[in-house]
Amino acid sequence: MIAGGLELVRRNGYSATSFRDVWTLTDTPRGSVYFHFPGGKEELGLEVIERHSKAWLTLISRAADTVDSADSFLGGLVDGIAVDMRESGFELGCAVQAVAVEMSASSETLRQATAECYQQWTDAVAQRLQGFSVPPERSRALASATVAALTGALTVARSLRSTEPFDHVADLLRELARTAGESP
Amino acid sequence: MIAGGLELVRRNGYSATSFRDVWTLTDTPRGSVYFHFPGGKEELGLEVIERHSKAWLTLISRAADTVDSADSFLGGLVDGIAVDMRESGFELGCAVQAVAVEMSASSETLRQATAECYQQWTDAVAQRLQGFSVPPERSRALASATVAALTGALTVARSLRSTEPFDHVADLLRELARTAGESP
DNA sequence: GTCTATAGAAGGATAGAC
DNA sequence: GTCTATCCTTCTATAGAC
Repeated sequence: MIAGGLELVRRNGYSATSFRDVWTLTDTPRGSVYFHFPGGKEELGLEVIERHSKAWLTLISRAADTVDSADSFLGGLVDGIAVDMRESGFELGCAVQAVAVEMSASSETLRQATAECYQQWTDAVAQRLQGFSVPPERSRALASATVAALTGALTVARSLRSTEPFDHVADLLRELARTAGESP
Repeated sequence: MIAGGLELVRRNGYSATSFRDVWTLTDTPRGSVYFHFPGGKEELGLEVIERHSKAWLTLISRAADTVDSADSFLGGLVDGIAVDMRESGFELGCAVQAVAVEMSASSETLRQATAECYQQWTDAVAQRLQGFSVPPERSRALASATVAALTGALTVARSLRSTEPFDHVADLLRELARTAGESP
């Protein structure tokens, strides 16, 4: 049911995703919805976010494990997400982003949950960057920009139905990861 | 009414914004809603997107007009949007993004409308970059990444209630705009 | 152009039996 | 844990008078 909710939120956003849709998609007994999710829709949203967050943390780890330089790491991370996007036919977005965009102003609980995701992703990327000998300050800046560019490219690519934004972001991040950070 | 719709979409997203909310906020006579918007909510969405798009095109023009180098242009553009975000108390997002995230999979009309916005913004930034003597290829890549990073930073900053993502993005874009684009 | 009224569907959530 | 039934609210959209 969380998996079904995740897919629906990624596809249609949080507000447009109803319990009815979820139990229809997943063939879940409808009578037990509020047994499993006493907190209602918000609780489902929290679970969905957490699952998506973990998936991305895995993606980050794998991207770092398979390469041996900072630029390959960032480039590969972006490329990997671009591949997922293309494979889904540009149908699926990011659940954390959907909740952040729709609920940041109306639910403090959900807003904080998305903030924690972004924080965790940024920390994970920064830590890996440091593992590739990128200085701490530089790692922090690069990681923050990477997360922002990644989630932004996701939206634009889906709207454009093209991976072009990912490609440019990947190229430029690679370039940035190859420099120490001093101004020319 | 379009202005009211714009604010609500920026605040709560597209799905969660109802005609009722709009006419309540704007004190619009409710009886004439479908007279002014025969296409229903989708038509309101189109108008909202178009208005937001024009506002950003103006922002891009102003950012370019007030400086004399590519790096100041990109840095100033990002900083300007960060200031808006802070001034709104991190309450208002981007309407085009909201519609893109929520409606790309379910309304081809709205998806295309958002795509046109992103295309126009990218073209505008690229053109200004070329005006600052950045090579065409480089301009295109930088513009695409700028739009993606900008919209992504908007989401993350709002969720985090901090302009830090904007600051990092601005710094790194400035850095990229100062180089011709060859690998070190 | 604006009003009231209302249809018709869908959403969130609860109660109580089993 | 799961069922059915149900309440209340909200939403989009239309009809028809003024």
